[in-house]
Amino acid sequence: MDTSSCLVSRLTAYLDLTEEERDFIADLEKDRRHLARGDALPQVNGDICIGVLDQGLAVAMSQCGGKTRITRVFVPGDVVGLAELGGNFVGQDVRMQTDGDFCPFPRARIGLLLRKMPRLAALLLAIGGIEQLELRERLAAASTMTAEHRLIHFLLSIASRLAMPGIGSGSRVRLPMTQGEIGQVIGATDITVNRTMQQLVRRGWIEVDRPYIRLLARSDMEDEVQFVNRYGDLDLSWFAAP
Amino acid sequence: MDTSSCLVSRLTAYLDLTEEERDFIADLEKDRRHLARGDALPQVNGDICIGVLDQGLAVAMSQCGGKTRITRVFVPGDVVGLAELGGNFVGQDVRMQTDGDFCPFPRARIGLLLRKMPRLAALLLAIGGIEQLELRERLAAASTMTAEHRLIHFLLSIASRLAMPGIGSGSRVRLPMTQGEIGQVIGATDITVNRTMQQLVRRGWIEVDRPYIRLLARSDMEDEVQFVNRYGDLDLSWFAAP
DNA sequence: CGGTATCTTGACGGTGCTCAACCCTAGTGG
DNA sequence: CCACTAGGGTTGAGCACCGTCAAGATACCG
Repeated sequence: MDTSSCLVSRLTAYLDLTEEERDFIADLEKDRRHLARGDALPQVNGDICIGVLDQGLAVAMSQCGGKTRITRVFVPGDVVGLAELGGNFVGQDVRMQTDGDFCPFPRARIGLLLRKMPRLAALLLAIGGIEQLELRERLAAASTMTAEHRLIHFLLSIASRLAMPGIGSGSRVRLPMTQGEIGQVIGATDITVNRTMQQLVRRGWIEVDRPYIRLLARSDMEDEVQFVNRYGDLDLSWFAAP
Repeated sequence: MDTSSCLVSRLTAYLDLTEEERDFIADLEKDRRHLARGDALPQVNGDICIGVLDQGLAVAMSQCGGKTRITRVFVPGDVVGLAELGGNFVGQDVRMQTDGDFCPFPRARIGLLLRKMPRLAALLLAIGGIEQLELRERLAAASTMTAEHRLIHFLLSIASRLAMPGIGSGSRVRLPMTQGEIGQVIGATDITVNRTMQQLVRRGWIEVDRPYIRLLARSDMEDEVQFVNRYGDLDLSWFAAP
Protein backbone atom coordinates (compact mmCIF):
# COMPACT_ATOMS: atom_id res chain seq x y z
CA MET A 1 0.00 0.00 0.00
CA ASP A 2 2.94 2.23 -0.73
CA THR A 3 1.49 4.50 -3.37
CA SER A 4 -1.99 4.74 -1.93
CA SER A 5 -3.34 7.92 -0.46
CA CYS A 6 -4.13 8.64 3.17
CA LEU A 7 -7.82 8.72 2.36
CA VAL A 8 -7.72 5.24 0.83
CA SER A 9 -5.85 3.80 3.74
CA ARG A 10 -8.21 5.41 6.20
CA LEU A 11 -11.31 4.15 4.43
CA THR A 12 -9.78 0.72 4.04
CA ALA A 13 -9.66 0.51 7.80
CA TYR A 14 -13.43 0.63 7.79
CA LEU A 15 -14.34 -1.21 4.61
CA ASP A 16 -12.68 -3.39 1.99
CA LEU A 17 -12.78 -1.14 -1.02
CA THR A 18 -13.45 -2.54 -4.44
CA GLU A 19 -11.14 -1.89 -7.36
CA GLU A 20 -13.69 0.53 -8.77
CA GLU A 21 -13.92 2.46 -5.50
CA ARG A 22 -10.16 2.73 -5.27
CA ASP A 23 -10.02 4.07 -8.78
CA PHE A 24 -12.67 6.62 -7.99
CA ILE A 25 -10.69 7.95 -5.06
CA ALA A 26 -7.49 7.96 -7.06
CA ASP A 27 -9.30 10.07 -9.61
CA LEU A 28 -10.40 12.49 -6.89
CA GLU A 29 -6.79 12.93 -5.93
CA LYS A 30 -5.50 13.35 -9.47
CA ASP A 31 -4.82 17.06 -9.05
CA ARG A 32 -2.23 17.02 -6.30
CA ARG A 33 -0.65 20.28 -5.22
CA HIS A 34 2.19 20.83 -2.83
CA LEU A 35 1.48 23.76 -0.55
CA ALA A 36 3.67 25.67 1.87
CA ARG A 37 2.89 26.62 5.43
CA GLY A 38 0.47 29.51 5.51
CA ASP A 39 -0.94 28.99 2.00
CA ALA A 40 -4.69 29.17 1.63
CA LEU A 41 -6.20 26.04 0.15
CA PRO A 42 -6.83 26.62 -3.55
CA GLN A 43 -10.21 26.64 -5.22
CA VAL A 44 -10.92 25.13 -8.61
CA ASN A 45 -12.46 27.57 -11.06
CA GLY A 46 -14.41 29.65 -8.59
CA ASP A 47 -16.00 26.73 -6.84
CA ILE A 48 -15.80 26.48 -3.08
CA CYS A 49 -12.67 24.83 -1.83
CA ILE A 50 -13.12 21.11 -1.43
CA GLY A 51 -10.55 18.39 -1.54
CA VAL A 52 -8.50 15.78 0.23
CA LEU A 53 -5.67 16.72 2.55
CA ASP A 54 -3.02 14.14 1.92
CA GLN A 55 -0.02 15.35 3.86
CA GLY A 56 0.59 17.95 6.52
CA LEU A 57 -1.85 19.77 8.75
CA ALA A 58 -4.40 22.42 7.84
CA VAL A 59 -6.54 24.61 10.05
CA ALA A 60 -9.88 26.32 9.52
CA MET A 61 -10.06 29.74 11.09
CA SER A 62 -12.76 32.25 11.75
CA GLN A 63 -12.69 35.72 13.16
CA CYS A 64 -14.75 36.05 16.26
CA GLY A 65 -14.96 39.43 17.88
CA GLY A 66 -11.57 40.58 16.70
CA LYS A 67 -9.88 37.37 17.73
CA THR A 68 -8.86 34.53 15.52
CA ARG A 69 -10.25 31.18 16.47
CA ILE A 70 -9.28 27.84 14.98
CA THR A 71 -12.48 25.91 14.48
CA ARG A 72 -10.98 22.78 13.08
CA VAL A 73 -7.70 21.01 12.59
CA PHE A 74 -7.48 18.81 9.51
CA VAL A 75 -5.18 15.81 9.50
CA PRO A 76 -4.04 13.77 6.48
CA GLY A 77 -6.93 11.80 5.05
CA ASP A 78 -9.52 14.40 5.97
CA VAL A 79 -11.84 15.74 3.32
CA VAL A 80 -11.72 19.51 3.57
CA GLY A 81 -14.81 21.50 2.69
CA LEU A 82 -17.41 18.77 3.09
CA ALA A 83 -19.28 20.96 5.53
CA GLU A 84 -19.42 23.82 3.04
CA LEU A 85 -20.84 21.50 0.40
CA GLY A 86 -24.32 22.96 0.43
CA GLY A 87 -23.43 26.59 0.94
CA ASN A 88 -22.92 29.22 -1.67
CA PHE A 89 -21.37 31.54 0.86
CA VAL A 90 -17.66 31.76 1.36
CA GLY A 91 -16.49 29.11 3.70
CA GLN A 92 -14.13 29.68 6.52
CA ASP A 93 -10.55 30.53 5.90
CA VAL A 94 -8.59 27.29 5.59
CA ARG A 95 -4.80 27.44 5.51
CA MET A 96 -1.94 25.01 5.66
CA GLN A 97 -0.48 24.78 9.13
CA THR A 98 2.56 22.97 7.79
CA ASP A 99 3.87 22.20 4.32
CA GLY A 100 1.84 19.44 2.75
CA ASP A 101 -0.15 18.06 -0.16
CA PHE A 102 -3.72 18.93 -1.00
CA CYS A 103 -5.84 17.46 -3.79
CA PRO A 104 -8.70 19.77 -4.72
CA PHE A 105 -11.59 18.54 -6.81
CA PRO A 106 -14.78 20.14 -8.14
CA ARG A 107 -17.90 19.88 -6.08
CA ALA A 108 -19.71 18.07 -8.88
CA ARG A 109 -17.47 15.10 -8.17
CA ILE A 110 -19.36 14.55 -4.95
CA GLY A 111 -22.54 14.40 -6.99
CA LEU A 112 -21.00 11.67 -9.10
CA LEU A 113 -19.94 9.84 -5.97
CA LEU A 114 -23.47 9.95 -4.61
CA ARG A 115 -24.83 8.46 -7.81
CA LYS A 116 -22.22 5.85 -8.57
CA MET A 117 -20.56 4.93 -5.30
CA PRO A 118 -23.21 4.41 -2.64
CA ARG A 119 -20.77 2.68 -0.29
CA LEU A 120 -18.39 5.60 -0.38
CA ALA A 121 -21.35 7.90 0.15
CA ALA A 122 -22.28 5.90 3.23
CA LEU A 123 -18.73 6.23 4.53
CA LEU A 124 -18.76 9.96 3.94
CA LEU A 125 -22.06 10.32 5.75
CA ALA A 126 -20.90 8.17 8.64
CA ILE A 127 -17.61 10.01 8.99
CA GLY A 128 -19.45 13.32 8.84
CA GLY A 129 -21.61 12.08 11.68
CA ILE A 130 -18.62 11.20 13.78
CA GLU A 131 -17.13 14.59 13.15
CA GLN A 132 -20.38 16.11 14.32
CA LEU A 133 -20.30 14.05 17.48
CA GLU A 134 -16.75 15.12 18.11
CA LEU A 135 -17.69 18.75 17.64
CA ARG A 136 -20.58 18.39 20.06
CA GLU A 137 -18.21 16.95 22.58
CA ARG A 138 -15.75 19.78 22.11
CA LEU A 139 -18.64 22.14 22.51
CA ALA A 140 -19.71 20.57 25.77
CA ALA A 141 -16.08 20.75 26.81
CA ALA A 142 -15.56 24.32 25.76
CA SER A 143 -18.12 26.01 27.87
CA THR A 144 -18.05 23.88 30.97
CA MET A 145 -14.56 22.55 31.40
CA THR A 146 -11.54 24.30 32.74
CA ALA A 147 -8.69 25.23 30.44
CA GLU A 148 -6.77 22.22 31.71
CA HIS A 149 -9.50 19.80 30.72
CA ARG A 150 -9.91 21.42 27.34
CA LEU A 151 -6.20 21.09 26.70
CA ILE A 152 -6.19 17.44 27.69
CA HIS A 153 -9.18 16.82 25.47
CA PHE A 154 -7.47 18.47 22.53
CA LEU A 155 -4.28 16.51 22.97
CA LEU A 156 -6.14 13.20 23.15
CA SER A 157 -8.26 14.07 20.16
CA ILE A 158 -5.40 15.15 17.91
CA ALA A 159 -3.35 12.15 18.98
CA SER A 160 -6.06 9.68 18.09
CA ARG A 161 -6.76 11.37 14.79
CA LEU A 162 -3.12 11.48 13.80
CA ALA A 163 -2.75 7.83 14.72
CA MET A 164 -5.45 6.98 12.22
CA PRO A 165 -3.61 7.60 8.96
CA GLY A 166 -0.59 5.89 10.44
CA ILE A 167 1.40 8.95 11.40
CA GLY A 168 2.55 9.59 14.95
CA SER A 169 2.46 6.07 16.20
CA GLY A 170 1.46 5.59 19.79
CA SER A 171 1.90 8.24 22.39
CA ARG A 172 4.41 10.44 20.61
CA VAL A 173 2.62 13.12 18.66
CA ARG A 174 4.11 15.64 16.29
CA LEU A 175 2.22 18.84 16.96
CA PRO A 176 3.61 21.72 14.92
CA MET A 177 1.59 24.45 16.57
CA THR A 178 2.60 27.29 18.83
CA GLN A 179 1.05 27.55 22.26
CA GLY A 180 -0.89 30.51 20.99
CA GLU A 181 -2.38 28.45 18.19
CA ILE A 182 -3.30 25.67 20.56
CA GLY A 183 -5.01 28.34 22.59
CA GLN A 184 -6.99 29.40 19.54
CA VAL A 185 -8.24 25.85 19.21
CA ILE A 186 -9.28 25.27 22.79
CA GLY A 187 -10.36 28.81 23.50
CA ALA A 188 -7.65 30.04 25.81
CA THR A 189 -4.76 32.47 25.70
CA ASP A 190 -1.20 31.46 24.94
CA ILE A 191 -0.35 32.24 28.53
CA THR A 192 -2.96 29.92 29.95
CA VAL A 193 -1.87 27.17 27.57
CA ASN A 194 1.68 27.64 28.73
CA ARG A 195 0.91 27.47 32.42
CA THR A 196 -1.45 24.55 31.97
CA MET A 197 1.04 22.54 29.96
CA GLN A 198 3.65 23.08 32.60
CA GLN A 199 1.25 21.74 35.19
CA LEU A 200 0.72 18.62 33.08
CA VAL A 201 4.45 18.21 32.68
CA ARG A 202 5.03 18.58 36.41
CA ARG A 203 2.31 16.03 37.05
CA GLY A 204 4.17 13.66 34.75
CA TRP A 205 1.29 13.29 32.32
CA ILE A 206 3.03 14.69 29.25
CA GLU A 207 6.53 15.36 28.05
CA VAL A 208 7.32 18.23 25.72
CA ASP A 209 10.09 18.02 23.15
CA ARG A 210 9.03 20.52 20.55
CA PRO A 211 7.45 19.97 18.20
CA TYR A 212 6.76 16.59 19.73
CA ILE A 213 4.54 15.85 22.67
CA ARG A 214 4.51 12.53 24.43
CA LEU A 215 1.40 11.44 26.26
CA LEU A 216 2.68 9.52 29.26
CA ALA A 217 -0.54 8.89 31.16
CA ARG A 218 -3.08 8.43 28.47
CA SER A 219 -5.60 6.50 30.51
CA ASP A 220 -5.43 8.99 33.37
CA MET A 221 -6.04 11.75 30.90
CA GLU A 222 -8.91 9.90 29.25
CA ASP A 223 -10.54 9.29 32.59
CA GLU A 224 -10.13 12.89 33.60
CA VAL A 225 -12.10 14.26 30.67
CA GLN A 226 -14.13 11.17 29.83
CA PHE A 227 -12.66 10.93 26.37
CA VAL A 228 -14.00 8.47 23.80
CA ASN A 229 -12.24 7.79 20.55
CA ARG A 230 -15.12 7.58 18.15
CA TYR A 231 -12.99 7.05 15.09
CA GLY A 232 -11.98 3.63 16.35
CA ASP A 233 -14.56 1.56 14.61
CA LEU A 234 -17.37 2.46 12.32
CA ASP A 235 -20.40 0.24 12.22
CA LEU A 236 -21.52 -0.15 8.64
CA SER A 237 -23.62 -3.25 9.19
CA TRP A 238 -26.70 -1.29 8.21
CA PHE A 239 -25.19 -0.94 4.78
CA ALA A 240 -25.07 -4.16 2.84
CA ALA A 241 -22.18 -5.65 0.86
CA PRO A 242 -20.91 -4.19 -2.44
CA MET B 1 -49.47 20.75 1.62
CA ASP B 2 -51.70 20.04 4.59
CA THR B 3 -50.91 16.42 5.27
CA SER B 4 -47.21 16.58 4.49
CA SER B 5 -44.55 16.21 7.13
CA CYS B 6 -42.18 18.86 8.40
CA LEU B 7 -39.29 17.08 6.74
CA VAL B 8 -40.97 17.15 3.35
CA SER B 9 -41.80 20.80 3.62
CA ARG B 10 -38.29 21.65 4.70
CA LEU B 11 -36.68 19.72 1.87
CA THR B 12 -39.14 21.18 -0.60
CA ALA B 13 -37.77 24.59 0.28
CA TYR B 14 -34.47 23.45 -1.16
CA LEU B 15 -35.49 21.14 -3.98
CA ASP B 16 -38.62 20.20 -5.89
CA LEU B 17 -39.12 16.65 -4.78
CA THR B 18 -40.32 14.02 -7.20
CA GLU B 19 -43.33 11.87 -6.45
CA GLU B 20 -41.00 8.97 -5.77
CA GLU B 21 -38.93 10.97 -3.31
CA ARG B 22 -42.03 12.14 -1.48
CA ASP B 23 -43.22 8.58 -1.19
CA PHE B 24 -39.88 7.50 0.17
CA ILE B 25 -40.02 10.10 2.93
CA ALA B 26 -43.64 9.25 3.68
CA ASP B 27 -42.52 5.67 4.12
CA LEU B 28 -39.75 6.78 6.49
CA GLU B 29 -42.39 8.47 8.62
CA LYS B 30 -44.81 5.58 8.57
CA ASP B 31 -44.20 4.65 12.20
CA ARG B 32 -45.36 7.81 13.95
CA ARG B 33 -45.38 7.89 17.73
CA HIS B 34 -46.72 10.55 19.99
CA LEU B 35 -44.37 11.19 22.89
CA ALA B 36 -44.77 13.14 26.08
CA ARG B 37 -42.37 15.67 27.54
CA GLY B 38 -39.42 13.88 29.11
CA ASP B 39 -39.79 10.64 27.15
CA ALA B 40 -36.63 9.17 25.69
CA LEU B 41 -36.79 8.70 21.95
CA PRO B 42 -37.56 5.06 21.20
CA GLN B 43 -35.28 2.66 19.38
CA VAL B 44 -36.45 0.11 16.89
CA ASN B 45 -35.44 -3.46 17.74
CA GLY B 46 -32.18 -2.68 19.44
CA ASP B 47 -30.88 -0.42 16.71
CA ILE B 48 -29.59 3.02 17.55
CA CYS B 49 -32.27 5.64 17.72
CA ILE B 50 -32.76 7.33 14.38
CA GLY B 51 -35.81 9.06 13.02
CA VAL B 52 -37.59 12.23 12.07
CA LEU B 53 -38.83 14.68 14.67
CA ASP B 54 -42.12 15.91 13.32
CA GLN B 55 -43.59 17.96 16.11
CA GLY B 56 -42.32 19.41 19.35
CA LEU B 57 -38.77 19.94 20.55
CA ALA B 58 -36.20 17.37 21.58
CA VAL B 59 -32.83 17.82 23.25
CA ALA B 60 -29.66 15.72 23.22
CA MET B 61 -27.92 15.65 26.56
CA SER B 62 -24.58 14.46 27.82
CA GLN B 63 -23.08 14.33 31.24
CA CYS B 64 -19.94 16.32 31.49
CA GLY B 65 -18.13 16.34 34.78
CA GLY B 66 -21.22 15.80 36.87
CA LYS B 67 -23.18 18.47 35.04
CA THR B 68 -25.79 17.94 32.41
CA ARG B 69 -25.12 19.73 29.16
CA ILE B 70 -27.52 20.03 26.26
CA THR B 71 -25.49 19.47 23.12
CA ARG B 72 -28.24 19.94 20.62
CA VAL B 73 -31.79 21.14 20.29
CA PHE B 74 -33.86 19.40 17.64
CA VAL B 75 -36.70 21.24 15.94
CA PRO B 76 -39.48 19.74 13.81
CA GLY B 77 -38.11 18.47 10.52
CA ASP B 78 -34.74 17.49 12.00
CA VAL B 79 -33.44 13.98 11.51
CA VAL B 80 -32.39 12.73 14.92
CA GLY B 81 -29.50 10.30 15.14
CA LEU B 82 -27.84 11.00 11.81
CA ALA B 83 -24.60 11.74 13.60
CA GLU B 84 -24.71 8.40 15.38
CA LEU B 85 -25.19 6.60 12.07
CA GLY B 86 -21.76 5.05 11.93
CA GLY B 87 -21.33 4.32 15.60
CA ASN B 88 -22.05 1.13 17.42
CA PHE B 89 -21.71 2.90 20.74
CA VAL B 90 -24.67 4.25 22.58
CA GLY B 91 -25.53 7.68 21.39
CA GLN B 92 -26.27 10.56 23.63
CA ASP B 93 -29.40 10.68 25.65
CA VAL B 94 -32.12 12.27 23.53
CA ARG B 95 -35.41 13.22 25.18
CA MET B 96 -38.53 15.13 24.26
CA GLN B 97 -38.44 18.66 25.59
CA THR B 98 -42.14 19.08 24.87
CA ASP B 99 -44.90 16.75 23.79
CA GLY B 100 -44.53 15.89 20.14
CA ASP B 101 -44.36 13.34 17.35
CA PHE B 102 -41.38 11.23 16.44
CA CYS B 103 -41.07 8.80 13.54
CA PRO B 104 -38.32 6.24 14.13
CA PHE B 105 -37.02 4.10 11.32
CA PRO B 106 -34.35 1.40 11.06
CA ARG B 107 -30.84 2.40 10.11
CA ALA B 108 -30.93 0.19 7.05
CA ARG B 109 -33.41 2.61 5.56
CA ILE B 110 -30.61 5.13 5.17
CA GLY B 111 -28.72 2.50 3.21
CA LEU B 112 -31.68 2.17 0.89
CA LEU B 113 -31.84 5.93 0.56
CA LEU B 114 -28.19 6.08 -0.43
CA ARG B 115 -28.73 3.47 -3.13
CA LYS B 116 -32.04 4.59 -4.56
CA MET B 117 -32.39 8.30 -3.82
CA PRO B 118 -29.15 10.10 -4.63
CA ARG B 119 -30.79 13.49 -4.53
CA LEU B 120 -32.08 12.93 -1.04
CA ALA B 121 -28.65 11.66 -0.08
CA ALA B 122 -27.16 14.89 -1.38
CA LEU B 123 -29.60 16.87 0.71
CA LEU B 124 -28.78 14.86 3.79
CA LEU B 125 -25.07 15.37 3.25
CA ALA B 126 -25.51 19.09 2.62
CA ILE B 127 -27.71 19.57 5.67
CA GLY B 128 -25.24 17.62 7.76
CA GLY B 129 -22.56 19.98 6.55
CA ILE B 130 -24.55 23.02 7.55
CA GLU B 131 -25.14 21.54 10.96
CA GLN B 132 -21.42 21.05 11.26
CA LEU B 133 -20.78 24.66 10.32
CA GLU B 134 -23.29 25.79 12.88
CA LEU B 135 -21.61 23.68 15.53
CA ARG B 136 -18.23 25.13 14.66
CA GLU B 137 -19.68 28.57 15.02
CA ARG B 138 -21.20 27.75 18.39
CA LEU B 139 -17.86 26.34 19.37
CA ALA B 140 -16.05 29.52 18.42
CA ALA B 141 -18.72 31.37 20.35
CA ALA B 142 -18.61 29.16 23.39
CA SER B 143 -15.05 29.62 24.43
CA THR B 144 -14.45 33.21 23.44
CA MET B 145 -17.70 35.04 23.85
CA THR B 146 -19.26 36.33 26.99
CA ALA B 147 -22.40 34.74 28.35
CA GLU B 148 -24.41 37.57 26.84
CA HIS B 149 -23.10 36.92 23.36
CA ARG B 150 -23.68 33.21 23.69
CA LEU B 151 -27.26 33.82 24.75
CA ILE B 152 -27.88 36.17 21.84
CA HIS B 153 -26.38 33.63 19.49
CA PHE B 154 -28.59 30.88 20.84
CA LEU B 155 -31.74 32.97 20.54
CA LEU B 156 -30.99 33.91 16.95
CA SER B 157 -30.12 30.37 16.05
CA ILE B 158 -33.22 28.77 17.54
CA ALA B 159 -35.41 31.49 16.06
CA SER B 160 -34.11 30.95 12.55
CA ARG B 161 -34.38 27.19 12.86
CA LEU B 162 -37.91 27.31 14.16
CA ALA B 163 -38.89 29.70 11.38
CA MET B 164 -37.81 27.10 8.86
CA PRO B 165 -40.56 24.53 9.26
CA GLY B 166 -43.06 27.40 9.41
CA ILE B 167 -43.55 27.52 13.14
CA GLY B 168 -42.94 30.68 15.13
CA SER B 169 -43.26 33.14 12.32
CA GLY B 170 -41.11 36.20 12.50
CA SER B 171 -39.68 37.53 15.69
CA ARG B 172 -41.96 35.79 18.17
CA VAL B 173 -40.45 32.51 19.27
CA ARG B 174 -42.00 29.87 21.45
CA LEU B 175 -39.18 28.64 23.64
CA PRO B 176 -40.45 26.10 26.17
CA MET B 177 -37.24 25.85 28.18
CA THR B 178 -36.39 26.97 31.67
CA GLN B 179 -33.57 29.42 32.18
CA GLY B 180 -31.57 26.56 33.64
CA GLU B 181 -32.00 24.53 30.47
CA ILE B 182 -31.00 27.46 28.30
CA GLY B 183 -27.94 27.67 30.48
CA GLN B 184 -27.18 24.02 29.77
CA VAL B 185 -27.22 24.81 26.07
CA ILE B 186 -25.00 27.87 26.09
CA GLY B 187 -22.78 26.78 28.94
CA ALA B 188 -23.86 29.03 31.75
CA THR B 189 -25.74 28.75 35.01
CA ASP B 190 -29.43 29.53 35.38
CA ILE B 191 -28.45 32.56 37.39
CA THR B 192 -26.24 34.01 34.69
CA VAL B 193 -28.94 33.35 32.08
CA ASN B 194 -31.41 35.18 34.26
CA ARG B 195 -29.27 38.24 34.78
CA THR B 196 -28.24 38.36 31.14
CA MET B 197 -31.79 38.11 29.87
CA GLN B 198 -32.80 40.94 32.12
CA GLN B 199 -30.03 43.05 30.64
CA LEU B 200 -31.32 42.32 27.15
CA VAL B 201 -34.85 43.20 28.21
CA ARG B 202 -33.71 46.46 29.76
CA ARG B 203 -31.81 47.28 26.60
CA GLY B 204 -35.03 46.77 24.68
CA TRP B 205 -33.64 43.98 22.53
CA ILE B 206 -36.00 41.23 23.64
CA GLU B 207 -39.36 40.90 25.33
CA VAL B 208 -40.17 37.94 27.53
CA ASP B 209 -43.71 36.58 27.80
CA ARG B 210 -43.15 33.03 28.87
CA PRO B 211 -42.88 30.74 27.10
CA TYR B 212 -42.62 33.23 24.26
CA ILE B 213 -39.69 35.46 23.50
CA ARG B 214 -39.89 38.32 21.06
CA LEU B 215 -36.74 39.48 19.34
CA LEU B 216 -37.16 43.23 19.00
CA ALA B 217 -33.77 44.22 17.64
CA ARG B 218 -32.80 41.32 15.47
CA SER B 219 -30.32 43.18 13.29
CA ASP B 220 -28.61 44.72 16.30
CA MET B 221 -28.29 41.27 17.81
CA GLU B 222 -27.01 39.78 14.57
CA ASP B 223 -24.39 42.49 14.27
CA GLU B 224 -23.34 42.04 17.85
CA VAL B 225 -22.43 38.38 17.44
CA GLN B 226 -21.90 38.32 13.66
CA PHE B 227 -24.65 35.80 13.14
CA VAL B 228 -25.22 34.17 9.76
CA ASN B 229 -28.26 32.09 9.03
CA ARG B 230 -26.83 29.28 7.00
CA TYR B 231 -30.07 27.40 6.59
CA GLY B 232 -31.40 30.15 4.34
CA ASP B 233 -30.44 28.70 1.04
CA LEU B 234 -28.69 25.56 0.05
CA ASP B 235 -26.74 25.52 -3.15
CA LEU B 236 -27.31 22.22 -4.90
CA SER B 237 -26.17 23.36 -8.31
CA TRP B 238 -23.33 20.88 -8.11
CA PHE B 239 -25.91 18.16 -8.14
CA ALA B 240 -27.71 17.78 -11.44
CA ALA B 241 -31.45 17.46 -12.07
CA PRO B 242 -33.45 14.32 -11.20
C1' DC C 1 25.08 39.85 15.68
C1' DG C 2 20.70 42.24 15.62
C1' DG C 3 15.73 41.06 14.93
C1' DT C 4 11.70 38.55 15.36
C1' DA C 5 8.76 34.97 17.12
C1' DT C 6 7.87 32.18 20.91
C1' DC C 7 7.99 30.83 25.54
C1' DT C 8 8.05 32.19 30.53
C1' DT C 9 6.85 34.55 34.72
C1' DG C 10 4.50 38.09 37.70
C1' DA C 11 0.60 41.14 39.16
C1' DC C 12 -4.15 42.71 38.70
C1' DG C 13 -8.97 42.77 37.57
C1' DG C 14 -13.36 41.09 35.65
C1' DT C 15 -16.72 37.63 34.24
C1' DG C 16 -19.27 34.25 35.90
C1' DC C 17 -19.80 30.19 39.30
C1' DT C 18 -21.24 28.91 44.07
C1' DC C 19 -24.03 29.34 47.92
C1' DA C 20 -28.00 31.09 50.06
C1' DA C 21 -31.86 33.39 50.51
C1' DC C 22 -36.54 35.16 48.95
C1' DC C 23 -40.52 35.68 45.72
C1' DC C 24 -44.10 34.24 42.54
C1' DT C 25 -47.14 31.27 40.19
C1' DA C 26 -49.57 27.01 39.54
C1' DG C 27 -51.42 22.93 41.03
C1' DT C 28 -53.37 20.02 44.85
C1' DG C 29 -56.16 18.61 48.55
C1' DG C 30 -58.93 19.54 52.51
C1' DC D 1 -61.67 29.35 50.25
C1' DC D 2 -57.29 28.59 51.96
C1' DA D 3 -53.05 26.21 53.39
C1' DC D 4 -49.48 23.62 51.41
C1' DT D 5 -46.04 22.38 48.15
C1' DA D 6 -42.94 22.57 44.28
C1' DG D 7 -40.71 24.40 40.40
C1' DG D 8 -38.86 28.22 38.59
C1' DG D 9 -37.52 32.99 38.69
C1' DT D 10 -34.95 36.95 41.17
C1' DT D 11 -31.43 39.04 43.98
C1' DG D 12 -27.14 39.55 46.81
C1' DA D 13 -22.27 38.45 48.54
C1' DG D 14 -17.89 36.15 47.96
C1' DC D 15 -14.44 33.84 45.43
C1' DA D 16 -11.83 31.40 41.55
C1' DC D 17 -10.40 30.94 37.03
C1' DC D 18 -8.53 33.02 33.49
C1' DG D 19 -7.86 37.17 30.39
C1' DT D 20 -5.09 41.37 30.08
C1' DC D 21 -0.92 43.94 30.51
C1' DA D 22 3.94 44.08 31.09
C1' DA D 23 8.55 42.55 31.17
C1' DG D 24 12.14 39.16 30.71
C1' DA D 25 14.26 34.79 28.74
C1' DT D 26 15.12 31.80 24.95
C1' DA D 27 15.47 30.22 20.35
C1' DC D 28 15.63 30.71 15.45
C1' DC D 29 17.11 33.07 11.15
C1' DG D 30 18.98 36.22 8.15
